[in-house]
Amino acid sequence: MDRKTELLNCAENVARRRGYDGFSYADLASEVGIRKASIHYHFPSKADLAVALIERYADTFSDALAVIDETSDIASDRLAAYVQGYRRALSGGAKLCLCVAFSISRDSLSEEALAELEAFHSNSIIWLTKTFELANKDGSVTNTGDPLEEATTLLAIVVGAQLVARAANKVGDFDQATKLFLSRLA
Amino acid sequence: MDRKTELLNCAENVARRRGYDGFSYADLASEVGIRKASIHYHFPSKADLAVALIERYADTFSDALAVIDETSDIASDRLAAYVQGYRRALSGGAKLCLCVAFSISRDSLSEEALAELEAFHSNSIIWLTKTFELANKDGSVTNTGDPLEEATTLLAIVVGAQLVARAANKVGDFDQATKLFLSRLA
DNA sequence: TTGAGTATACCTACCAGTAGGTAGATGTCA
DNA sequence: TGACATCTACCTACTGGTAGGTATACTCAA
Repeated sequence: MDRKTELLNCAENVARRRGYDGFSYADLASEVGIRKASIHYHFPSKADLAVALIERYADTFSDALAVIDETSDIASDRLAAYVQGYRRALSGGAKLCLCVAFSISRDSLSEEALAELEAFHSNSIIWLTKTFELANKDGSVTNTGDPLEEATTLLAIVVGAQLVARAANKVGDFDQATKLFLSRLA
Repeated sequence: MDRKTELLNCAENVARRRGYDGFSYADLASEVGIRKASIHYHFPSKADLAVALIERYADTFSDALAVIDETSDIASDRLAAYVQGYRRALSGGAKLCLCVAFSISRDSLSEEALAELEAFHSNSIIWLTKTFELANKDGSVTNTGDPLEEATTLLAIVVGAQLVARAANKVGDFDQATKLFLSRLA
């Protein structure tokens, strides 16, 4: 694995545990095994690193959504996979979605990073709305309302469930908070 | 107002905007108008400040729930007031609930602070469960399921809605994410 | 084929600024 | 007089970032 990727992996891991203000170049340096100054070669400033981090995360996320779409044509399967993805990202209560972790540190982020963050959220909403529209047609989700309202509600549920579970360091809290929604899936 | 309260107010404000790792004693000092060292007189360490902050926040919160209970006997009114409380706490997209903001910084918090945080969440769940039990009786909420499941889901919704709205700095995102739930209230 | 030039990826040593925290003097008021 | 609240002045450790240097490798014209 090349050094840049290694640094991104390490930074993503720690950022999702501690947030943007919760890690330093020194942390990354000691973990990756190079000197602090050398990180500046790959990412001139921490702001650059933040942008690279969000960009890569958004790409990976959108790939994952594409895989979900390929795996099943049924809306309920797709939504279950979506919720499952957030559950996996929680890493047993230790990590958050990168964009959730970065949302708190809004004031420390560059304009560019904030734009990426908003793009990430709106892409999620677009995919979810599309999927709830499908649910209205295929009937695989019980009791569906307006697709956009369902989409924004589900995004809030998974994000909130992750946060509550992170606060208590218990995956069970995520499961509890998503149970009611999952019970609506065929 | 006494200095200690003034410091707590200031710290709460900035902590809810930037998180625990996002503010320093120097920030508080310049805002309150005393020297950094003087803050240590009131709160010997930042960990002490964090605990005091959460304690006061939890007390205020539980008072607010008591007021809601006094104001109406109808479950749907109480739940609407609960959601409205989180909306107000959002301060137009600029702030989060203190406990949400602190959840991200879990790793920087003392054991005592973490315990307070968990107590806060479980108190919320207790109140919400009780209120959804009432809803099952008074029929003021449509289509209610298991009270505990409803409670954890609603907590996730308001927390998640706050976070998404904070990420975009738009209150509208909170409204959008809570709309579907609010439409179930009589 | 060789050597000059250049790019990569790192290093040591440093910078100014800030973090949380401490010691001890000073002012103020019951 | 003494408790309280604040101050000045300082500490060590760490922050993101920079300057300048080095070993290794690739490229390309003489």
